[in-house]
Amino acid sequence: MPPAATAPAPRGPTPKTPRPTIRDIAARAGVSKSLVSLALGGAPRVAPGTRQAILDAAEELGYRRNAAAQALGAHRTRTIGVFVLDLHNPITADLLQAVQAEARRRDYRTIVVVGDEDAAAERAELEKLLEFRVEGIIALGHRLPDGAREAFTADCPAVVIGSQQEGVPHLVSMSNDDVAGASLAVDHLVALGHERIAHIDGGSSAVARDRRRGYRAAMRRHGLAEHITVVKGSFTDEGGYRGASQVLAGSDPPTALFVVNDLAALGVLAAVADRGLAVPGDVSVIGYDGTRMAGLRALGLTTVAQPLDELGTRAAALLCGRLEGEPPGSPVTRLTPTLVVRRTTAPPASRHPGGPGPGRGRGVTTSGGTARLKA
Amino acid sequence: MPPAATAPAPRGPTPKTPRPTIRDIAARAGVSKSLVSLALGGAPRVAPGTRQAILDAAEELGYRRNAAAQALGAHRTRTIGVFVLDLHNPITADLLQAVQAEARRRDYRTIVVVGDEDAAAERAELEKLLEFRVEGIIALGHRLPDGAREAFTADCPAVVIGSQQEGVPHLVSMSNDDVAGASLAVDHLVALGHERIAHIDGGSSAVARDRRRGYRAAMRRHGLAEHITVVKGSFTDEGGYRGASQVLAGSDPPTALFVVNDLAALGVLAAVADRGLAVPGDVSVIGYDGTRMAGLRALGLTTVAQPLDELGTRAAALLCGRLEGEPPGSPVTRLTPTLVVRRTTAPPASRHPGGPGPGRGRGVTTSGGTARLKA
DNA sequence: CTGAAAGCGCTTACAG
DNA sequence: CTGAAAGCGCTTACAG
Repeated sequence: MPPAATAPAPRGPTPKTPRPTIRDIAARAGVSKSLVSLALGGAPRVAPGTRQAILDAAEELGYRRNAAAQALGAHRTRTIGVFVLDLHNPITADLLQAVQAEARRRDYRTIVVVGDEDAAAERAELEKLLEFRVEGIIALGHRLPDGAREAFTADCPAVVIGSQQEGVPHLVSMSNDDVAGASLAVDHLVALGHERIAHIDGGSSAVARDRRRGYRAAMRRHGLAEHITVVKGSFTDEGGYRGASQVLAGSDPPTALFVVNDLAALGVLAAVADRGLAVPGDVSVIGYDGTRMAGLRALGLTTVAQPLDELGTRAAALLCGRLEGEPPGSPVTRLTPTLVVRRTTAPPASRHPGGPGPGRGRGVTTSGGTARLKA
Repeated sequence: MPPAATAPAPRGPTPKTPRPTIRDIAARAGVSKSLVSLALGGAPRVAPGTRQAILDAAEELGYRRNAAAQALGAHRTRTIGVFVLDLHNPITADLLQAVQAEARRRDYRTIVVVGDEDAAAERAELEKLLEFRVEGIIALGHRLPDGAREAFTADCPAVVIGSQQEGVPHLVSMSNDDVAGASLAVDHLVALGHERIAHIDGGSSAVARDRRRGYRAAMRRHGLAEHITVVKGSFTDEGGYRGASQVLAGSDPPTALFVVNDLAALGVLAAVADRGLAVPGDVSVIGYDGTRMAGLRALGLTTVAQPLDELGTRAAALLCGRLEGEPPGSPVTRLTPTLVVRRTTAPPASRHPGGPGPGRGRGVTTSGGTARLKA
């Protein structure tokens, strides 16, 4: 019976009406609690008629399973926890969506928890996941020091998406190949005719380090070692703005900028505009991540795209597989990024007037509106 | 004792080592389970020495409370569920951060769950929250029909942030005043000298409806009823692009566009550029929401800012208050939005050459770089 | 200040 | 195919 809508509003945390339990269902269906549990759980050997009666009774009572009781009784939760480090980073939404979809497909629940600037809060959130006894954790970034990482993964398997992590037991990583991605960016710029290509970097994280390395290696490979210029930046709009302002103010400024991520690239775009320069006429700009934002028509940012959907899906698949007892497999998986050429890259202004057009090498995708080159 | 790191990797969902329970702590500290529970829960009348011994034992054992058992024993979870409808909408991150911070301050846990395009998935996620027996729900948007909404809120109090909801018991809403916000936008444009101001709308949602109403009312108030033009759009980049393309292609196109949200405004910016027009030289554009994205230096979008932080904080405060037994109070709270003037609005090109500068009326904030007007 | 006991709502062998 | 019983890890009156 549904609670009377006209009952005086109750106060405090106690539920209005005691919720029905399997005991109530059992009484109504005239069977034992055990059978109710079996039927609700979809166990095979319950007589069809009995099962239906139980299901009907549950329906009529408005029964809703109590996850806590279930977890306690079954000794497992079938839920995986997702830790999100930076909700403002546009890649988070795509990753999370993919993770959730795959987990659902495999019949695991997910609960997400978000960190913020505060490192202590991050640990508290992770701790919360463990108190809920999630069976595994997927981290969309994190900033735990090595020691703490081990403490957590000792209790439940985890996969971190984004950066590679090696040597931590029960921790696997799922990332794109940042070195190769950086190379894609440099190759594209070089194919367009650029030589003075600078990199606005992201600081000390593993991801930033790999993109920086990839940039350096690619420059050397193209015989452009003398033009290697790494400018301090960050993964934010502000960082990109500052980095670009600085490098563009120097003598003999670069004709192209490879930026550590899309968000920072936005800041770079602004810095370029603020100096009265045109993109891509005077300076080409290329970001990293392949966020939706980069593809927004007002931006048209050329970028190195991570296979976000695949990263999320595979991370979840990997974790669920582990939980089902599949063998661990390789601790690190690295997917291949692709280049998405849009409107912020073009041949440098004052050279190769009849030079090579937009480079479209292997793995190159063009999207996001016509590639109108202002030059 | 920590598990030996060299033990053969266990398989399957069963935890490596049985986690310590309060019973283990009791044994180690030489007291009863009850006392352990009391001490861990911070109960006042436990002898200081005993308490310390218990805490030490817990520490040494690497004890971690089991949320499920706690919930079952205490008949409450002290957790509130947050439902997120659209992770891609930039306002979500700000709102979520504020909600979480306030909940933590009041000693409530939060768990978040995200919906996606699929309406069935949305219900499943909400259902999941209820299975976890969250004590309250905060919804960052939703698309449940009225009936379903009641079914959920009958079980636990909820506050939806964003749109106003009236007449649903136990459901309160926390929103910004969209009508007033739309008016702010129109007033600003009118103060700049615009008359042909069109609105790119957001469709059939309550939020879109209120912003549309506010626009119409403000236009009438300024004696510009004849110029009222509402163009079909949506809350996305694409919607804005299409709407703007359409209205700009007409004869006697508007000199200013008030767009339903920041994301759609980006599309509008692109559409304007694609027609070879300049912003704000030929067309002024103003968005809504006050997202970080709008403030990104590469964009500099003028926008009506919702007090996102306050919305999130107050929603959480309201809900927690309810849970602590505070009286319900008003079912709808509407906060006042403010205007943030940046670089996409300016006086119309061909009139008032020496007209009024950027209007800075009441409640106007200027931010995000110098307000360089291209005109 | 402390302990024994009951109970929360489920699941899962174990017997029929 | 079905039921009685034990147990999961906590909390909370209720007695000392």
